[in-house]
Amino acid sequence: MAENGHVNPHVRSRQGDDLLVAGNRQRRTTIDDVARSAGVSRQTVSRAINDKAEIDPATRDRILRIAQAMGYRPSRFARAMVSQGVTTLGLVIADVLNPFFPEVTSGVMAAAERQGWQVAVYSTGSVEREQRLASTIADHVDACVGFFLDESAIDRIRLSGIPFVLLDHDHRPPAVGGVRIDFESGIRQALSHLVERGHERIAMLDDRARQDAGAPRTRHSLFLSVAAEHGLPADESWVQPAGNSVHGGAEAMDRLLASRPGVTAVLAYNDLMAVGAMRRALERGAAVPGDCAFVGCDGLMLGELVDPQLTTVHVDKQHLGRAAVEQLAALMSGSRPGETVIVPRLVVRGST
Amino acid sequence: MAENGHVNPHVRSRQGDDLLVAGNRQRRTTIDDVARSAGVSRQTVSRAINDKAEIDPATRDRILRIAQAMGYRPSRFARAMVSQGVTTLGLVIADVLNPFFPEVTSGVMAAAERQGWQVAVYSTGSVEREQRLASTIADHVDACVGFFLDESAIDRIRLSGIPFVLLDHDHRPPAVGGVRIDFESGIRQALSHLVERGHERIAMLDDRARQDAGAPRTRHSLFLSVAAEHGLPADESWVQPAGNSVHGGAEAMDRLLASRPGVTAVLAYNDLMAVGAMRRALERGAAVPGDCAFVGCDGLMLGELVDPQLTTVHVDKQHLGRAAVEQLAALMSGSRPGETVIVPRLVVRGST
DNA sequence: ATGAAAGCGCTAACAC
DNA sequence: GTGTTAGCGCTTTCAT
Repeated sequence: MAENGHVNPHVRSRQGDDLLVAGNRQRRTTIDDVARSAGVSRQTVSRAINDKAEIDPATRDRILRIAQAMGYRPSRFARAMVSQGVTTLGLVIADVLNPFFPEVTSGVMAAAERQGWQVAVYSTGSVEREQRLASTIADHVDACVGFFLDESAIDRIRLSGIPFVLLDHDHRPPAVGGVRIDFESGIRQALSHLVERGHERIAMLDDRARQDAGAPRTRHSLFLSVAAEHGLPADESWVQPAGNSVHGGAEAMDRLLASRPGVTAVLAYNDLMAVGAMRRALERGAAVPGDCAFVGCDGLMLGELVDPQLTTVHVDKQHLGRAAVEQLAALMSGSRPGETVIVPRLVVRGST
Repeated sequence: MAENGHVNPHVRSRQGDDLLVAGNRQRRTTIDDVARSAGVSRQTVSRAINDKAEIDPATRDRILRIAQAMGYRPSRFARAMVSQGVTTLGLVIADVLNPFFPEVTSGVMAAAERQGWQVAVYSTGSVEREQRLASTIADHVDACVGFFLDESAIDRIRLSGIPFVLLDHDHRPPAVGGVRIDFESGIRQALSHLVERGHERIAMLDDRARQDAGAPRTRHSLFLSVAAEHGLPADESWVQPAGNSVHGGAEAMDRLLASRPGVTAVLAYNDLMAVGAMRRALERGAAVPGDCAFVGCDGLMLGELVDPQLTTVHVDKQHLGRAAVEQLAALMSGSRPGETVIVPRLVVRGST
C-alpha cells in the first residue's frame, strides 16, 4: 500500500525548487513537480504519461524524459480515486506449500475470470499472520474469500464491511457467506469402507495446528464419534497429532506405531500426512494395505502418483472455489449470505 | 480495484436527500452521506469508524448503526491517499497448479516478511492473461517480481516505473532486476550423468507452451548443444513437445516411444512432465531405469514421493525467492538493477 | 467532544 | 495542443 517516500504530507512548500534543499529528502515526486520542471500544466503531464492523443509528440517525449529523470511514478491511489478499476478479489489460503490450496485457487480464478474480476492470493501460515492480514486486507481488495482459523481475524474482516465468504469453517457469522465441506459424510464413507475391509483397530492422524480439536464437526471429533458408532475403540489415544506436511505424517506414524502397534488402518487429516505416514510404514517394512491401510482426505493429484495409490476422501476443490465466487457474486448483488455445502466422495485405490 | 457502485462521479448533487430519488441508484455511499444522515460532521463519522478515542460513546454507536444501515464502506483509495500503508509486493507466477511456484512463493514470502512487506500472488496462465495482468499490476502493488514470457508484458510493467525483478528470463531489460537460473550448468550435469551411465539415445520433453524454443539458453537449445558436445544424436526429432503437467508428460512419452522407440533416457523440461512420462513408461511395462531412465528439472518434493524416486536438476526455489526480494530491496534503495544467478545441482535418485 | 478548513495526487470536462 | 477548474473520499490539523 505504501506510496514510498511520502514522509510528512504537510511540510510541503509551494516553491518549486525546495526539492533539493537539505532536510527535505524523501518527499514523493508528484505530477505537479514534473509539470513545474517541464514548464507545462499538470494536465499535459497526465496526457503524456497516459499516452493520450491530444498532445504534441515532441512535448510528450520531453515530458516523459523529465518524468523519468525525476523518478516520477503516478500514485496508484490518486489514480484509482478518479478512474474506474477492475474488481479485485482477495483469496486467503493457509499454506502455500500445501497442494490442496492451488486447486481451490484454480477454481476461484476460473470463476472470477468469468465475472471479470482479478484475483490476488494471500497466505497466512500462522495465527499472527492471519490477524495481520485480516486487518489490512480490506485496504487491498474489494472482496474477500478465504480459510481462517482465528475468530478475531474473521471478525475484523466482517467489521470492515467488504463482501466476505468463509471457506471450510464451522462458526460462520450470519453476515458472512460460506462454503462448507461435509466431512461428516466423508469420514463416514471412509470408516464404513475400512470396517467393510475388516479393520478393527483404526487410528487417526490429526493436524496438530488445529486448536478446535474438541469442537463438533472437526475431522477429529467426527472420527471419534463415527468410530464409536462402528463399535471400534475410539478414544484420544487413537488420535495422533501430526505436523501438516508429508514429513509431519511420517513422524506421527513413528509415534503411532510406538503407542498403538496393533493399528491396521490409518485415516489421515489430509493426503499430505497420509502419504508421509504410508511412506514411513513402507520404509519400516510394513505391507500396504496388507499390514496397514491408509486413507487420506483431500483427493490431491499426488495420491495417484504414489505407490500404492492413495485411497482418499475426495473433495472437489475446483467446485469449492467456484462456489465461493458464486457466493460472493450473490452477496455483492445484495442477496443475503448463504452457505454452500460440498459433499466429498470416497475414492478407493490401492492403499486400502 | 473498483469502488463498487461508483457510476458517474460528476452527476452528484449537493442536496442531501437525493439519495432516494429515482434514477440516482448506484452511487457510492460516502462518509458525507453518513454524516448528513446522522446530523454530524464527516469528521465525527471518521472518528466513529476508526474507533478513535475523542468521541462520545453514544454518538459513536449511533453513527456506526447508521453507517451500517446505509451500507457505508470507506473507500480504500481515499483512505490510502492520506494515510500510510504497508508496502505490497506483487508476485506473478505462471501456473497455480505447478508445484514449482509454491516453493518460490514461500521463499519470497519469508524474505518479504523480514522487510515488513506484504505479498500478493497473481497467476497468469496464458499470454492474454499475462498481458492483462501486466497492464493492471502497477495499480495494485508497490513493486513486482515475477515470471513472464511475453516481452510486451514485461515492457508494460517496466514502463509503469515500479521496481521490477524478472525471474528466469533471458532478455532482461537494463532497467529491470533479475534472478536467472543457470540451466546450462544443470543440463550439463544431467547429460554428463546419463552419458556416464552409458546412455546413447537421449530424448528431451520440452514445454510446448514456450515460444522461445529456438532462443539460446533455453532448456531446449541447451539440450541440443550439450548433447551434440557428447556426440549424441541431437536434432529436433529427439525433442518432444509436451503439455506442462503430469498428464502432458505421459502423453508425450507415448508419442516419443512411437517416433523414437530406441530411446533409453529422457530429460524432461520439469519434474511434473518427468513424473508423468516415467509413470506412463512403467504402465507400458518398461523397467525404470533399466529400459529407460528419467531426469527431471526443478527438484520438487514430488520427485521423492514417486517410485522409483526421480533424479532431477534441483533448483533452490526458496533461494530464488529470497534473491528476488533482495534484488527488489536493492532497487528500492536506489541501487542499479543487477542479476542473481542460481546454479542448480543434479540430485541422483532411483530413476537413473 | 465536535466542527471547519486544507490538502493528499490525480483525471474528466470544458475552456481557449 | 494546452491550461484551468472542479472534484474523487478521506484524514489531519487547528479551532471551538
